[in-house]
Amino acid sequence: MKKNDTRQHIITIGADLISIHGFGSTGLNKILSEAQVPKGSFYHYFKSKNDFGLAVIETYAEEYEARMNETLGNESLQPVDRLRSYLRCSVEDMKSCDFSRGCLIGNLGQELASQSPLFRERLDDIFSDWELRIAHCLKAAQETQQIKQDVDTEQMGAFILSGWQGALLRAKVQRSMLPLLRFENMILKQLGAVDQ
Amino acid sequence: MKKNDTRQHIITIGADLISIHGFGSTGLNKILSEAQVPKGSFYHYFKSKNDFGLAVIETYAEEYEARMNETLGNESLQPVDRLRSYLRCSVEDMKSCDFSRGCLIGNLGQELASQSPLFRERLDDIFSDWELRIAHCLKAAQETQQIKQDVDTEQMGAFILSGWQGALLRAKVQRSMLPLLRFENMILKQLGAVDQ
DNA sequence: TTTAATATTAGACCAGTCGTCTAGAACTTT
DNA sequence: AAAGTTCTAGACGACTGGTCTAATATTAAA
Repeated sequence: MKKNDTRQHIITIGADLISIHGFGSTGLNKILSEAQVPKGSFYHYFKSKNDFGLAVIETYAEEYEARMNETLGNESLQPVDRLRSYLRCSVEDMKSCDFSRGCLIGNLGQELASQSPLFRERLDDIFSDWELRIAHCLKAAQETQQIKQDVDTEQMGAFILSGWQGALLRAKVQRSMLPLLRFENMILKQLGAVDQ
Repeated sequence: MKKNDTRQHIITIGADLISIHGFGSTGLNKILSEAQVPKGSFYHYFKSKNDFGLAVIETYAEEYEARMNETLGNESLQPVDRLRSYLRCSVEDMKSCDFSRGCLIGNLGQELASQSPLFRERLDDIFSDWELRIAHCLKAAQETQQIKQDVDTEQMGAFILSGWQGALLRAKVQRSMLPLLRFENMILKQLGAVDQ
């Protein structure tokens, strides 16, 4: 499919630039010249820049879901190790992009939540889904007695998600992995998951 | 001083618009028309838009420091209540702006950390300062036996700061106070500060 | 093969960006 | 009243932004 090739190519390059510079500050020209796609084509594949932005989010969410399945959903690991591997995965990302990207959903949430209800609602749904996935992993950890029984897994899932977003921000501003490692330690301690 | 009046007025209006729309997406024209200040004046008071941005940060940091002194540093309250009043203060802000603003330093950190070392370093310093202030309050709480003795106050101070930033983001995207209230509950529980 | 329909591209278009610059107005100070 | 400084006015340039129409390339049908 040539069509989807070009479309997907624009999305891939666009997601990269948007992750770094934000949605508003990433011009179509920059994306298209980088992708080597003529400007006229853009409006063949997307209704508008906003429409394109939503497509970028969709693609990112799908890829992220796949990664969550490989980590948080990896049944060959103990539940707590699933959580650990999920967090470590983000840490590796941060390292490999030299603190320039962070989490696309978080970045766009900050930038667009108050500017576009459409974006806000979609991003909110994605966050909610992530919270549930973390909560689900915590539930499993509770069932195997890996963590304390008095933890409210739903609340804690949401707490971990938002806390992690904050830690990513702090790490970016500090250009240091410390906030991420600290977060992992604090959370595991709070869960009562002792290192073995 | 007329000079400082106009300058400060531009900063006030600018801070407001930047909080909502971000630095890159806030045009000088928009700021100046809103502030009813002619463009010519702007470059009398500021070297460039970046220079202006740093001035906005400076002003915000000063005001925020004052607020921290009134809450986290309020010696007429018990240490844990100082922390509580600090968090509640942010919650009120979020309510009163209808989730449109959040924390200017956090917002700019997300947007500018990877784009300008100058901004990044200044924002990092401000965050570090805030972490210390929280840690200091925790230390006081420990000395009055209000919270557990085994809490590493410095680590916890940093953890609370970044977690709170994440909770602000989550609240904004969700248009709900829940993430903020949840964060408060979770932290107080973790500190071992029981409600009385 | 010629025609019709679709998929893709080229680039004009205008509104908006930041920042510059020349004038002149409005204060101060002498 | 004069001189000097501070501040304002807003046109302007060079550029970038997203969008759209008109033309081209490609495919399918007749």
